[in-house]
Amino acid sequence: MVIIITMPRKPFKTLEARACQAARHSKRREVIFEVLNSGHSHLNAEEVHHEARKRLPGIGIATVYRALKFLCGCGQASEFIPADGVARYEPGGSRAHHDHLICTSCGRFIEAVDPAIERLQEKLAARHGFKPTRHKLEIYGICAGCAGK
Amino acid sequence: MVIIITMPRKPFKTLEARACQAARHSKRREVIFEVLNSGHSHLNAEEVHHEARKRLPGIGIATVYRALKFLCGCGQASEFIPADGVARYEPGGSRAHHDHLICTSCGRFIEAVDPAIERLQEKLAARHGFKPTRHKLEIYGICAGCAGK
DNA sequence: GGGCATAGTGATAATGATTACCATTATTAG
DNA sequence: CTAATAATGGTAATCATTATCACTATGCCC
Repeated sequence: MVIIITMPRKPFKTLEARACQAARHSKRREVIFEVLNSGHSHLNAEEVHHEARKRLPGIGIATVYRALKFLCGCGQASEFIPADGVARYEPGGSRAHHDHLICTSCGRFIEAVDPAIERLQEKLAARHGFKPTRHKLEIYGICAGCAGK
Repeated sequence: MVIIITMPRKPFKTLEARACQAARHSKRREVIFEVLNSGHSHLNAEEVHHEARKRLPGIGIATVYRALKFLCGCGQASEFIPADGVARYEPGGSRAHHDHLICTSCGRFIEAVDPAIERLQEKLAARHGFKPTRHKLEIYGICAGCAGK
């Protein structure tokens, strides 16, 4: 639950720290961070903007995009792009990796991880002489709630 | 190697046949089909347009988009959207499903399938009461060729 | 072979998400 | 407090894709 919205004033040691090069504290960035961490996850930029305006009415959409990008660079948020091509954001960095089950009926996102799948993916990559850095698994279908109807 | 570019004149029995409702033969659609099946795969719409123009100089980008959509509806092509959000196309329908290893250095796409992963994905979905219809697995990293350099 | 209904096409305007630009505002080291 | 400059808001620009519309091509009918 650490918020990094202020700059490390000294030279950066790691790429990640460099990506996080914020020079000044900013109320808007803080609010956008709070929105991402306020429960309803998987918001797109427009939805984040809508929520953020409840707290800071004047905040602009450009600032939302900038802040989201910045937070992703910091490892404080992560972005993923489902089949409709519109980016969605969730709190936490790639360390909190998980896959998505996406209901094509109600649009709900279910998060899931299967260590066995992760391991097999590593092996699959290795068989092709491929060094994986990240991956994306999305399963589209009908969730339990929608199937019951 | 069957080309469906002419309409089934009678009422359609299946959803798939309906999606394939082409009323007339069209040279452009045929050419676009040929481009998709001509070796270099994973082209985006613009690249397909570029190739198609070599064979039919006057062909427009709108027609390319229309034909690609149509071929996908027929099961003669399939679309997937990598992390940059720009759709790419390959011949064949979802029956020829496979996953992608995408090199972030040279942009190459390697196709792969691992039945074990597929099975585990089914189980993962089932554990969440989820009825999967399709899925997408993309592994980003460095391919063997680029790692060697 | 010619006519006709209409599917297909090309040019381009429209769209929607995202980014770039720029004048203004806010932050903070000194 | 002040200067230097990062952050912001509004909006124009961008880019892939879709919609529109006038025109062309296809193929069933005679």
